[in-house]
Amino acid sequence: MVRIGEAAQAAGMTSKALRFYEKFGLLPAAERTANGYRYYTGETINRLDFIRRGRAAGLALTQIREILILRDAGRAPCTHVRELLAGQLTGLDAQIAELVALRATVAEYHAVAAAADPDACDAGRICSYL
Amino acid sequence: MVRIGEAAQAAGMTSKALRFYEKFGLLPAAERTANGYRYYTGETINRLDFIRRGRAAGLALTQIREILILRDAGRAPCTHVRELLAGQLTGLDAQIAELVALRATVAEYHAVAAAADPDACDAGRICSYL
DNA sequence: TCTCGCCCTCCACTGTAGGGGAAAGCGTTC
DNA sequence: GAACGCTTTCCCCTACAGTGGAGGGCGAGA
Repeated sequence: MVRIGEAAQAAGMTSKALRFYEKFGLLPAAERTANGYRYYTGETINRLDFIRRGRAAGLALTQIREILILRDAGRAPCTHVRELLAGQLTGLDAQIAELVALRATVAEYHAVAAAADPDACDAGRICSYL
Repeated sequence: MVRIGEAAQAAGMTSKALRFYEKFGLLPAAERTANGYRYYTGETINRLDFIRRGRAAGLALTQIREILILRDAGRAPCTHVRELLAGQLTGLDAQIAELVALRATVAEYHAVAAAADPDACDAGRICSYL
């Protein structure tokens, strides 16, 4: 029975984020007190913790939503989560490989630039290092 | 003296991108034929090639613009480029480290999920793997 | 003359995960 | 009764590098 600010703080989020999650479909429409304020129970707090862990694992909100929808439908999301994690690994590996390759390219340019004589700059080109 | 489409194709870009670069300040306002069509000379084509190389090195358009502004002002951008490349390397290393750490986290979750008995799913939690 | 392919400008939109701030209401306290 | 702090809804804005499409014009070939 906590208000939005307390719930947010407990989960290390902002009130804005909680309202956004509700609209996005990660949280059910919150219960309201007589004055219209949202209030949350332990169940929602658990949900917020789950969302935070999912985010920490690099899952997108849409993917977290898929998991929650499965669980809300009474079906164990285990298999789906396993697939998501596997896809996450593949994607991360691809991203890392891309960045490592880019880093090699940039490192090469930088090595050339660092070794070059600053006065030997070819005025006919925009920059000889690139 | 080529039209925008040909210039774009020569540089492996789209006409849309060239207009965008012009508005963004990477290209000077293009010369126009009597009917209002843009036309480009070898100088601009070189500039486009430079932009493409900069992009391939992971530089942002604002950074490429800085280099071009220096060169257009008659000053050799070498030192600035060297600094940009150094910053680029630092940023890439940070990004890679972050992704590698995330990958380790996800790999651990995935290993647990892959080893778990699908029927041993705790219905009281949203997902035991996360 | 009709159509086809380019070209022009201008506006909106893409994806991600919210953030900023306005205008207004509620409850507590001084 | 006035000030505070928290809440509500609503709408716009952010970065990035363009892309998509509407509506209209230019020039060449059949």
